[in-house]
Amino acid sequence: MTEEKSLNFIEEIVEDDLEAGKYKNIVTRFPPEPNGYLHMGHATAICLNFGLTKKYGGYTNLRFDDTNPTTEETEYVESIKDDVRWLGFEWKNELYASDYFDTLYGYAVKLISKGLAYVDDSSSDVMAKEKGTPTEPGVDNEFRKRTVEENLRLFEEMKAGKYKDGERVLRAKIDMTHVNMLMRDPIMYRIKHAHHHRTGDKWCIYPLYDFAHGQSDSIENITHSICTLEFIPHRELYNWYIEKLEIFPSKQYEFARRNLSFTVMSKRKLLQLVNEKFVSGWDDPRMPTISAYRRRGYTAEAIRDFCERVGIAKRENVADISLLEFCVREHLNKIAVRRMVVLNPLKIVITNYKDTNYTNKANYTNGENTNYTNKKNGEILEIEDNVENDTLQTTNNKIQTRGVPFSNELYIEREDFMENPPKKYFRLFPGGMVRLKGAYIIKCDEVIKDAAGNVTELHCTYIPESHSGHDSSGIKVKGTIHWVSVPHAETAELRLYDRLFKVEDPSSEEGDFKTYINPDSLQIITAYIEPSLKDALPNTSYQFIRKGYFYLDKDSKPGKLVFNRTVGLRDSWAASSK
RNA sequence: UGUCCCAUAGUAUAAGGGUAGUACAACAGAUUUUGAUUCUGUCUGUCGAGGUUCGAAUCCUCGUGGGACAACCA
Repeated sequence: MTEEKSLNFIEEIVEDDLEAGKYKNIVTRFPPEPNGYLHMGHATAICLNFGLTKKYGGYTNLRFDDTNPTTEETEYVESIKDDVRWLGFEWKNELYASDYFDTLYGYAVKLISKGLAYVDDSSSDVMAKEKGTPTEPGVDNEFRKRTVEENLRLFEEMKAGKYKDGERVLRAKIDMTHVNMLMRDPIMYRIKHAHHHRTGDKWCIYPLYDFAHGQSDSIENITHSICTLEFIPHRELYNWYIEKLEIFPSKQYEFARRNLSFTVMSKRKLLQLVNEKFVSGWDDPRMPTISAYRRRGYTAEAIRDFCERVGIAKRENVADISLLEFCVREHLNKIAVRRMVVLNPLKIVITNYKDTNYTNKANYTNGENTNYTNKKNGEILEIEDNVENDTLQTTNNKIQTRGVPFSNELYIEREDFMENPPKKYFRLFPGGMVRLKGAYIIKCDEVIKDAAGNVTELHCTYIPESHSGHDSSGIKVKGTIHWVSVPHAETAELRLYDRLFKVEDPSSEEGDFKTYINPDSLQIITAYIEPSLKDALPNTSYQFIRKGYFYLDKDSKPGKLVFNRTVGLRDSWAASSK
């Protein structure tokens, strides 16, 4: 049982630190900025940060990086909390960078006092010029020479609201010629007379990311501060502040952000899709956000499994969306309730089916004894549910069944009939036989067409001895198709989703990423559902047999059911016949 | 013409000087009252050139390719 699961590079760092006795327990944090909804990229970071402390002991804080009052909103805070909880993780402390504004202010005063920070009156244009470029060094300006006393007074006045937005900033005094541009006297505080979602109007100066993030990590004794690759150049500054402030030395480690094929994964771009109405909102089921996946019927297990399987590294990447789909199918196959639904109906009449009495009085709804079907023609068939799912089986270890009404008029899937079938087609065709799932074998005798030559109806005969479960007919058929009894059918709206973009990596294509949006990413149809689905439950995954996994949408109302297709089934026939 | 990061099958990720492995995808077959599931098999890979070494995906050098860095964003 010594299954050596290989570690990712961050786990290796953690194990080394633990082994060296550097820490007793590790502390991580998940630090979203509340300016958008969480997406699959965040899910990776969440699984990493929370997964690490779960595995190695310690805890993870949820910390909102709310240092920019003009873009951040409480709505986002709530959605982020929902998403993290739904993914199955618990944070130790709910914290905000804004909780530390007083401490941060004190830190700034300390740096000023040490001669390591100064107030600069330059305009942003001038500052940008003085900063140089990646290949040319920057130059000092006159304000850099200000005395500690003057800096202290000016910074105090900035805080007191004496100056307008943009009039002055506080900068660290490091080195204007440093090769790392972030070390060329980075701005620590800017003036923004803006209302903050938590501190209200208490402050008119706000720290920037670099003068908030590392310090917040340090205040919380974060041992491993994990972020994405683009923060690599920030690490030097991160360490500089910690060193000069003489505070707890949190360490920053960087991994490559997770991208997904056929979608975009930046909050800026996702916000555009929302604002410009390409989607109905952040949780439109076509979005790669966690709330969208939840609404669509993905499970937290599947998403965690996906994050686990792709792993993490420092190489830029685009993970294959089909792996995510594999993960969700794998989970749903085990838990989803099986039902029959016809998406695109073709009516068939079973000409020799005369039974007008019930041979079986079992009810077919979810436990309620209803006489709903008793007024109609047919019989009730017991059809087994999900054979994969232990919890759906009864105590006698028998597979749970449900009653499904059968009659002489049925809907089958239009694509399950072909007048001129190709070679290995084993569904219905003129003179051909097929099994109706859980019912009888039927034979197609006659094809009825309208004036235009379209097939409108099929006349079939059934084999009475072929009753599912006790078939004595001796007939073997290759195909089994699903069906719904016409007089008993109910209807529901089905929302079928396809990938949001036509290309694998929209961000790397020429021009505006929005030109690659797939115009057919949403298809809405009305389907015929077996009657038990009238009582479909929310938060429950259904497999519409042979058609895919479906999940009740939040737009669903009693009498007006709306299902999202979570993901289709693998379809090797469709794949091979193309 | 700077500094930093990265480079393993189509994709993602292992192998930490000693047989290049796993998953997804693709393909082929078996089973199947879901053309699903399950099972079996096949295919494809170390960016290049040098060097160190008995031995290099791994260490070194130089290339090549990709990415990051000049927001009072995070």
